[in-house]
Amino acid sequence: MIELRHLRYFMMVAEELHFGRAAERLHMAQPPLSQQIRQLEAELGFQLFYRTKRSVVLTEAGQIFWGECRKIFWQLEQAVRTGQQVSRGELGQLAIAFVSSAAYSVLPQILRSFRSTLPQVSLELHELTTDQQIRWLREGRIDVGFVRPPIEAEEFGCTTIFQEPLVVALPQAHTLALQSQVALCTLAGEPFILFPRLLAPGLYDQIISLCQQGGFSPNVVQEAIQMQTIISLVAAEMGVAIVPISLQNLQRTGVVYRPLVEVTPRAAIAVTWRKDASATVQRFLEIVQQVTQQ
Amino acid sequence: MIELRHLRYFMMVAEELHFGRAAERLHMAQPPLSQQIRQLEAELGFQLFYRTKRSVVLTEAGQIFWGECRKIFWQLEQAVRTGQQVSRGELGQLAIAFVSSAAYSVLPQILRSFRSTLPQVSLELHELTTDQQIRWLREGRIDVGFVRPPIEAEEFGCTTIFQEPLVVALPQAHTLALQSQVALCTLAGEPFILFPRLLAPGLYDQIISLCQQGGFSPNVVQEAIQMQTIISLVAAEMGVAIVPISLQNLQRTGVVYRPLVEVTPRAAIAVTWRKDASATVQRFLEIVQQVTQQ
DNA sequence: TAAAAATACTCCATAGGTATTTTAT
DNA sequence: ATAAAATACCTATGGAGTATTTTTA
Repeated sequence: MIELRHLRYFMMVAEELHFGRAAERLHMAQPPLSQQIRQLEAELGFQLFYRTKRSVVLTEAGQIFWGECRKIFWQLEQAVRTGQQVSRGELGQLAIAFVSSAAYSVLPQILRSFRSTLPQVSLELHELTTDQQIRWLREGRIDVGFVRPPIEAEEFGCTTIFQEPLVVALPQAHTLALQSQVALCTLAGEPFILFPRLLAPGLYDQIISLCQQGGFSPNVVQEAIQMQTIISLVAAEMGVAIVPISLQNLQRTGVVYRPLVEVTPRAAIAVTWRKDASATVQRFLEIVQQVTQQ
Repeated sequence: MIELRHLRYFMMVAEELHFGRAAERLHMAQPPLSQQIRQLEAELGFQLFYRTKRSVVLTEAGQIFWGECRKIFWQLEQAVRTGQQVSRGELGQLAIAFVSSAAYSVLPQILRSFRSTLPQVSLELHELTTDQQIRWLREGRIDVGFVRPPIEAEEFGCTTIFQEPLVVALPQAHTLALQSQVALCTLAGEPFILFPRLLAPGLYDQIISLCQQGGFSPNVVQEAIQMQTIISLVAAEMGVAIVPISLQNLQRTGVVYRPLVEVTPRAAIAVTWRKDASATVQRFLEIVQQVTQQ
């Protein structure tokens, strides 16, 4: 059975064209080297060297075999190298999902940082709602998700990475837009645009209780799934909305953002991941940690 | 040190995902297999399998490494296969030289036969005179030569493979062209076209002694190195020439070939080769033998 | 409790060492 | 005469076997 040992010895003899010197460089005696080469030749079924007692020359077949052996050792190095890279999470792919609002806050910076430290990991991005993300994580379709907590599923790891105040999004023409701050109670009669509770129960409940704190229940005239849509509906003067402040990054003409006079609860974003996470996921989480700690 | 044994074992375990069954298929006991895999993992610096007592699964790095290993074994097979082909002379290159007249007799058939039996040998062809061929053989620039014997060099193998009668090449308009056979003595006064003696002393001397047998010394008016040139000069009515009969295959308008009344010596062609000939040369010589024996 | 991998040890095949011979220059 | 590979024989490492333990589903 051919072993790499045989090929290593052959390469050395082919390089030195002298069994004695080759043996020396291999830190072994000459007779076992001769023996191993003979064994290799027997296994191959052809001569590698023309041996006259005074000189050793590669046969034509030996020359060709030498070239092929170089390729083998190169392949082996490649195999070890890529294996190690994958094991360290430096090479591979990562499927990430995020709620639409995350795209306007922490996500860009995280992705930038990840791409620059682990450029050999290919990313796959999906904009999904929190509950969709939980399903996709369970099905193994994504590795990490950026969600609106809380997450009820115990099977996944989860950490809050970002919190931000809520603001009011108003049509530019709205009378309240003239004020630099808006008091909650002044929104009492306004038509509200909101997302279905199912999409982000935590944030939904925060907004509802905030309104209650202002002494009213919001008059929801329209539901929309994506944040962009909510802002567009505000621009179209369908109503007002209470949204996380990072939505200001989505600059939409016809919409202005105004802080509330009252102290608001803070809308959170969290990372979730499968607990049997790959090394790549670990590395990603480290970078998330690092970016969000600044 | 990683050996192919480790990779073979790894491949089998990766295929079976079960140390017991893998060991069975490898005709060995389970503990040494586990040991070798652990040893491989230690050498590589990363885990290949997630092992829970009840199930064995490849890690991501293991999956990548598996693919790389397949390439390595494919490369190894390739190395052995091509090495064997070269050793049998089925793969490689061959530089062949020939005197111009050989191109009109045996050579085409030999090359056709060789190309069809050993299609993986690439050929390099050179039209050279006999003495040039000897020099090129000595310098290692060609492997085989088709020459006009005799060859004085003892260092090369040489066999006559083909013999043919001589004929007279005449301008079509020549009065002798009216006869179906030409008697030697009728050529006595004719201007002769011949090659320099150095190019093929054997054939040269045969032609000269043939003329002497006819009772005259040829009146050489023009020398030419290549057979095509000699025939062209005959066509141009510069003179007549005595040439091997295979030159008839070079159909040239304005030239006719006529047999001699007298029995002529036979012009020979021989193969020569370096005695330290490669397997490819051996295979070539076998085919030459085979073709010329029919 | 049963199935499967890991551990502990034992053994022997063979890789490698030493001494010597052969052979070509 | 000498350098270098082959041969003969010996040694000992480590790969493989057997018995047992550990672990988890």
